[in-house]
Amino acid sequence: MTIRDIETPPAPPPVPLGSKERLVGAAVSLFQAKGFHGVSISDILDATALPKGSLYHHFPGGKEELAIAAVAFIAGEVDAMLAAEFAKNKRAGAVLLELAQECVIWLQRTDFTQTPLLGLLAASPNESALAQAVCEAQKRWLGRFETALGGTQEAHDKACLALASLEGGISLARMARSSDLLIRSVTLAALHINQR
Amino acid sequence: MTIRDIETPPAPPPVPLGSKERLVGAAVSLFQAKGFHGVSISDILDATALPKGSLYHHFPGGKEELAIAAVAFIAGEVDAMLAAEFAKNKRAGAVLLELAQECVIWLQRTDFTQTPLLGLLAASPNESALAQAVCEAQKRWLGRFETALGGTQEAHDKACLALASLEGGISLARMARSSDLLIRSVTLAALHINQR
DNA sequence: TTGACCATAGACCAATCGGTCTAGGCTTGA
DNA sequence: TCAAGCCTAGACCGATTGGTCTATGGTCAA
Repeated sequence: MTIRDIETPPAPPPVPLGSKERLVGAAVSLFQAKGFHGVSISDILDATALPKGSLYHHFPGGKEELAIAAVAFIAGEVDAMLAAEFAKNKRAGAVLLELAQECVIWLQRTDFTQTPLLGLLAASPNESALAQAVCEAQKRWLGRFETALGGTQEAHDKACLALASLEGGISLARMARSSDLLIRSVTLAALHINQR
Repeated sequence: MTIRDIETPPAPPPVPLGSKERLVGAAVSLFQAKGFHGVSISDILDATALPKGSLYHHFPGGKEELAIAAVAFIAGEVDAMLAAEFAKNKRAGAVLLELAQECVIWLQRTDFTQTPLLGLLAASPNESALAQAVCEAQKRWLGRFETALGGTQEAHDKACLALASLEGGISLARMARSSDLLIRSVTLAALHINQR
């Protein structure tokens, strides 16, 4: 059970999307690259080549509502992947490695500018609806691992370690511009999680 | 070897400081609470009750230079603590738990508004001097664990797991407003690091 | 007492922020 | 052909941003 520092596979071809989807897509990329406060409305408009009116038509709540939509998108994608992997009766450690592998690909493809998962959106206004959305997403992911591991107290602990080593590893890897740190920490964590 | 969800001890009494130290102190608190982009110059001036002229006198480089000073301060504090703990011939796992305990106290004392270590400053402009400062601080901490664990490849891996579980655990704990997630993940990681 | 120097003080600046608002298509079903 | 919706388009707004600049204090050596 290993994780390789593979060459980056090519990005999938883009598909034509409606304005709303394009806004969410750009928001996901930008927020994952610079965090909530690091991205301005005009950054998003520049990226999508859409006028301001469109943004506030689809997201009357403005920047925060768009950010929440971005969080929901990410949360859903990851959750779906976890559900699919666990449905194959894979062990939790293997699923963790699979997810980490995906993150490594993402980091490399974006030259370490984009942070997978929700790490950078953790720097959002405290007590805000956005922070709550991030929190709930992480709880869902945590729950996936926890139930897959048996739902016991020990399972809860292991699930915490899984997600923490992943989020922390991503942060370290991004800073150092090397997937190595992420791979190392997650591999060790997976080893420990799998053993009975 | 456990870590308790203790009651928050009272904060130490403040000492009179010069303007420069007060600026760095406020910068540390604010950046740890809201990240680089989430804090404005006037936030810092409000917190210190100093005029703008003072800030740009002590830090001609402006916001980024001040942020770098804040990072250096945090990095030094943590590094000193690590050095002191390892000097007592403690095992790496125990030191990790000690550091985590300190973080838990910090989180509780600030009602989960402030993020210990450098997690939130990871959301800084890519390729900037600030990002590099954060990166080097984390490398120093990583190095402490690595050498304490013997300097082997295995030591490197374990050091990665230690720091990742800590940073990741802090992020999860802050979002969930509960030290539990941090304690769980770090305890498991420490267990795994200590075993031969 | 004087002048040099460090630090404070805050007015001032262009640029940008998030957000509002009105005007104009474009596509519907009637 | 018309009216009603949805969506685009971007001018416009006050507030705030990071940063510059000059004026003024306060201290100390000469």
